[in-house]
Formats: sequence, C-alpha cells, structure tokens
Amino acid sequence: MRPKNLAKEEAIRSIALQIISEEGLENLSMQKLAKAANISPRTIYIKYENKEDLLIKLFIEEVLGNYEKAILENFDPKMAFADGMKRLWLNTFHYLKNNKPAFSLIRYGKSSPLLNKAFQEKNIQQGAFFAPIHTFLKTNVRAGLIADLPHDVLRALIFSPIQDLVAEYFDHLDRPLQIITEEVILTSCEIVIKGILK
Amino acid sequence: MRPKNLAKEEAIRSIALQIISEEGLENLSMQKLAKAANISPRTIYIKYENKEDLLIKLFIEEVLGNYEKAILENFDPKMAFADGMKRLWLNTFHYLKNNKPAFSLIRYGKSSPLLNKAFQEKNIQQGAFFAPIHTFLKTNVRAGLIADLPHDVLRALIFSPIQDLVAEYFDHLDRPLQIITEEVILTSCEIVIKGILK
DNA sequence: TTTAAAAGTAAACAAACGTTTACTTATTTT
DNA sequence: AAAATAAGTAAACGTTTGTTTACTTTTAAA
Repeated sequence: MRPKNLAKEEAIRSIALQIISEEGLENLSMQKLAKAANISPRTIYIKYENKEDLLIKLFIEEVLGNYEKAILENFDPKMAFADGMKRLWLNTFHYLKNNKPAFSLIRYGKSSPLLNKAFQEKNIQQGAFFAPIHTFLKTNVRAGLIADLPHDVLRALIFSPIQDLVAEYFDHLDRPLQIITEEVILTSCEIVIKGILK
Repeated sequence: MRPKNLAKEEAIRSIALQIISEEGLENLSMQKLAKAANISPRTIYIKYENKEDLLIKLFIEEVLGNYEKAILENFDPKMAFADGMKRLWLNTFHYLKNNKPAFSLIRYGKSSPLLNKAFQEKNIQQGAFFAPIHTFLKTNVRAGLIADLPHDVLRALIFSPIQDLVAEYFDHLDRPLQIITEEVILTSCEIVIKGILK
C-alpha cells in the first residue's frame, strides 16, 4: 500500500495555523487550506474526520502539546519557587514569541466554545495539562511559601500576565520602540513572585 | 419618513452577542442572525455596511463602550492605590460575570486579527480606552508608589489576572464547588497590589 | 391628503462552504 | 509480476455564505 506523505500532514497543520494567525479562525476554510497546502480537500479528510476534528486535534495535540513541552524544558517542580517561576516565564516568553501561529490558536482556545470545551474535557479526562506546574504550586502552598488558593486561581495570578505580555510583544512589533524585552519579562516575573509569596 | 425601530437594532446587537457567546464568532452568519432576530437580512445592512462593520461596531462601541463605563463606576484616578485597584477589580468582576455575551466578544478581541486591529486603531486615533486608568497608573508611578514600568506592562500585570479569573468563573459555573467568589477576587487583588507596590 | 423617503421584507444572486464521489497513483505483500 | 490497498486527486454534491434586487410599508412633512 501507498505510504502517507508526512510532509503533507505537516503542511496541513502548519498552514492551518498560519491562516488562523493571519486571517483569523473565522476565515479558515477547508478549501482555502487545501489550496494553500497544494493538496486536494479530500486529503485533509484522510487524517481528520471533519473541520471540528481538525481544529481540536490541531489545538490539543499539536499546539498545546508542543507548548507544554517548551514551557517545561529545564523545569523541575522541586526547584526553588523563584527559580521555577523565572524558568517558566522565560520558557513561555521565548517559545510564544517565536511561534506566533501557535500563540494565535492558544488565544482562540479561550474564546472559541469548541476549543474551550475540548480543552476542559481533555484536562479532566486524561490528566491535566502542565501537571508538573500543578505539583510545583501545590508543593509551595504546602510548604507555606505561597498563598493558599485553589490551583486555578494561582494559575490565573501567575501565568496570565506573561501571556498578555507576549500579546503586547506582538502588538508592538511594528513600532519603533520595542518595550517587551527579556529584561521587562524578568522584572515583571519578580513582581508577580513578590505578590504571591507569603 | 418611517422612523427606525430601535428595538430591532437592539435585537441585532444582543442576539449577535448571544450567538457569538454560545456558538462562537466562527459560527455567526448574517442569515442566522437575521433569522434569530426575526428580521430580514437586509435590515442589518441598514445600520451596518457589512459583516466586518457589524463586528467592529459591536465590539468597539457596544461591548467595549459599556465595559469601560461599568469598570470606571465610582472610580477616581485620585483614589488611594489599593482602593482604586479594588474598585476596578470588583467592577470588572461584577460586570463581566453578569454579561457573559460581552465577555465572550472581549476575549475574541484578543484572538481575532480583525477585532484586535480595530482595537489598536481606535486606541491610537481617538484617545485611549480606559483613559482614567492610564492616569491612575501614571500618577502612582510618578508618586514612586508602584513599579516604574511602561503603561502596557503595568496593565498586563494588573488586569490580566482578573479577566482570567472571570473566565474561570464561567468554566466552573456548572461544577458543584464554585471557587471564584468575591472573596477570592479580593484576596487575589491584594496579592497583585502587594507585588506591584514598591 | 398627498407625497417623499427611509425602514423594512421576501426572494434571489453568485460565490464559497464542508464534504463526498469516482477515480488514479504509488507502494507493500504475495 | 500480480494483487491488494491506502494515499491522493479532480471534480462535483447540496447547502450556506454575504450581500443585493425589487418591492412594500410606515411615517413626517408639504
């Protein structure tokens, strides 16, 4: 039998992300994607059941999977709190800043009911994404080092600013004065650490 | 001449938001909207040039306009820093929690290139949204009370957590234990204040 | 009371949509 | 070398898309 062309699978994913990033999820169509990837629409349906299946797999497996791997690089839940935080923030900053298409779909993951629902289900059924971060926060709460708040609340306090800072990095990209630098990220991280430490 | 039916205009806006919130921006169509609002598609085009115009006006004028008004209620840039922060956080929490359709479109404003671009342009050309907050932060930076960082960075540090907490409020709505309460919001606000104060 | 004109409707337009049908190509196994 | 079969294509399916055309209704002003 004929073996599948992995380059075409990769093209489907990367070009879908590119369209979403440049034109928006609401302007992604199967036919546009096929044309841009230089394949027949039918080829997409070999790998994916339908458009929703494509979007969900792209989001959960491709984007969130890679994002998780990148964020957790050189991170260990047993690190000292401030060190762990800085590692996570810098990993997030560098990965997202160099992967705008992935970042775009991640943002849609919080807007689109389809993607948000898929994320919740995955998070409940198959063990949470970013489990080491869960451990990290729990450990530091138990050690009495940081505020004793539910995990989801801590996550919002600690990681939403860095995601918004990356968004600002992209928004300011074409302006003369680039304000979101690694130095600003580290300063911001220290501010967040200061707030959360008891 | 026949006067325009304001109830129909209002229906267009509120039902559009409802569809976006329940089915996603990517599933809003002019025909679906017309049918749900019990009007002819043509009627939408009396008030709006086209679909993009509708979305932009809905986002900028309707949603962000009301959001701004609600957030700034009983707020004064001259308030003490902690008081101002708590006022802004509580206003945000109460308004968004009671206006899920508006919150949905606000989230799309950070995902969708169309809406994000419209926001940037409006923010630059016609004076910034949330100008009193700008003043508030600037004043407190100048007074040496809070970290001296660019306004956009301060905004990310201070307001992205509350928006994410509201998202979690909605995500947890149907679960037995509601964790995002006003008490949690105030505790979180104090943590953010502690971090940002010099 | 007629008239001007915007508001509004029902139905239709071409184009694009998600998806499938009918078929060809390429490769492994026999 | 033949048979089996998944990968892949080109073209089309019926539906829905955003938008418009042709027309009717409703009101304020003349």
